[in-house]
Amino acid sequence: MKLEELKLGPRDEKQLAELISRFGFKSWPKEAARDTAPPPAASPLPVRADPEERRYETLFEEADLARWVKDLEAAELVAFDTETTSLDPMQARLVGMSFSVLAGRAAYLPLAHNYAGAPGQLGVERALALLKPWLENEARRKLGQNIKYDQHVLANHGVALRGVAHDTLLESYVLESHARHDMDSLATRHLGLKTLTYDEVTGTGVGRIPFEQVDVARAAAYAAEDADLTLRIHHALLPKLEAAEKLLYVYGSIELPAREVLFRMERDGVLIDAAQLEAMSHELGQKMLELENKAHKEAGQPFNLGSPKQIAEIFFEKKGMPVIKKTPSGAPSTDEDVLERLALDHPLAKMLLDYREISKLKSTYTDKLPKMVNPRTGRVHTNYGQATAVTGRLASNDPNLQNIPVRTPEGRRIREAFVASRGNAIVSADYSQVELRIMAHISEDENLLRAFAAGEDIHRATAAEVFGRSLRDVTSEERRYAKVINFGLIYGMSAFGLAQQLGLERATAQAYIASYFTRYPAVAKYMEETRKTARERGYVETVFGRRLWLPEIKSSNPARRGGAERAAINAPMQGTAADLIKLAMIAVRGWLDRERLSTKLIMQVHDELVLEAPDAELDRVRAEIPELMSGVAKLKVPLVVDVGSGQNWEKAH
DNA sequence: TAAGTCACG
DNA sequence: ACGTACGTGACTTAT
Repeated sequence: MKLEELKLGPRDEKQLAELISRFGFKSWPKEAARDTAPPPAASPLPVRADPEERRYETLFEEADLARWVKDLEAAELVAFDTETTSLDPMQARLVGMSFSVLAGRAAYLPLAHNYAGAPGQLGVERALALLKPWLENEARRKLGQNIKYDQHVLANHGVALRGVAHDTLLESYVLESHARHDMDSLATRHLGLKTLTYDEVTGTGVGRIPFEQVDVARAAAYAAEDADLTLRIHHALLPKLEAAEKLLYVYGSIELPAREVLFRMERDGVLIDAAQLEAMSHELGQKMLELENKAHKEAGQPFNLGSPKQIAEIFFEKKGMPVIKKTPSGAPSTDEDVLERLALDHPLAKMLLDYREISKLKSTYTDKLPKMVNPRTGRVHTNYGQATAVTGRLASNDPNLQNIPVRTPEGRRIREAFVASRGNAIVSADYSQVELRIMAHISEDENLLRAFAAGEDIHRATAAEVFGRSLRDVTSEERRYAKVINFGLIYGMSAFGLAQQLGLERATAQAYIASYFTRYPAVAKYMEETRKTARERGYVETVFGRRLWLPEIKSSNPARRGGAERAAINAPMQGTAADLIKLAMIAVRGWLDRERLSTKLIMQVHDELVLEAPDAELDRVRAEIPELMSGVAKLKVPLVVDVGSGQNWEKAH
């Protein structure tokens, strides 16, 4: 599959038909499904009449595997799963593999089970030698449940998995992003079957054993079932996607190709200057000790500065500071907002604020990141969760590279440790004000569209409208207020929330909101329409048709219902932005491949792409990436992209 | 394991 | 009268 062929609009039927034939989709509905549509017809692919009838084999001999390889080569689509030594995709080694070509029929290939009395097995090397031609053949279509993981495992053994046609994780995510997507949940929801779970096979907690110590017969029952059920779940889910044109687009033209891009980003990793971070850790540790001593002295007693409970005792009981707000459980809050207010009168609160900032940086970043460097590659490899965020965004974990500090000077020193390798530069390209632009596009508010078309500073423009000034008369404080209002709009704010954020009377905040909606009436209409749509259909959509379900939109609990309404307002904007940057990643990766460039995509931070470019490619990359990112969709507003480069991530901003 | 807090967009 | 800005992941403390 060539990535560049997947840049199509959701309603380009001819190209969509082409796409469908490439993915081998079986049918194409005349109309997109409505939410009231009946459940889709049964899968056209073969499913055994009796779902309980299963024929699972365990492959011990080379002849057994050779017979299966023949079937794999001949099959239209093969469900495939790996069993491994670790959940860390970059560390995991193969213990076994399973395959299914037909619902109810599957094989487990034990390779490296290692316990007293374990049966003889083929071994990883011999098995991969036999399987490699199939695994690496783009034309042999494979299916998995979170197959990005299996692709890493195979890559750890020098095998380049090709021909990934489907992933049940992504199918489920596109259909119901809010639901669980683990195998057990999918089997229960879509097949009405109870599965053997990983925990049941390996145990939990201290009793957990590594998969290589799991009895082969038991492992076979588990692993073969996984492959079997993956295929059956696919047969259940793909028709549902095919019945809704836009969902099929999101799945086939956004999520599946993005999956491959994410694999490469994770694999390539990012270079950090571990020594620099370690030196910083030492420095921060010294500062923490100093602040701790100062705070203990000020408090008149030692206490654990990391314990909100102990802080509350000192602050609110011993010192009699006012309780400004409470946590959800009713305890007095000591969060940043509270400490900032208390700091006006109490030096101890300021000390704690300083301590919190430093300890956060140390414990989460400067201590941890150096330990996350992969010894083989010398780089840090995050894992991007592609089915985690309900809105369509990615999530980054182990380590999270999407929350690296940037807002404070001390924090930005951590960004300086994200560096380019010798002869390369870091390039950062981010969408400017993308969610507000999407709000303008969806609401079609003339005033907002005009401001973006004119290239105005959007917060300044908002301030001019809300406060009745000319653009040049807007004060910096008015602009700051307008910026808060703009963020609030994206989050579905209330007058109460705005007042709290700006430290105003609620009535004043309400007046600002009223003024905003007078000047941008189509935005007000959009907000109301979105609430209505959410109530009527139970979901909202992004510009590309990604669906976000809101199970609590009709809740009788006003707090829950209100939360669902705010999520409904936010989701089209956050989700469309997520769609756009995924399309951009696909476009960028396609361009780099076509042009045979060595530049790597190394990070995605929601509205920003970070690349590592050889010096010889830097000029081309700096020129082309913004064009590619801007060009992924033609909205009613320009998509502006800012680009920068430098020796480290901080300098590239 | 839950709660509280805080890093990011 | 009530609760009150969207979406994440990770760390520490306390149970």
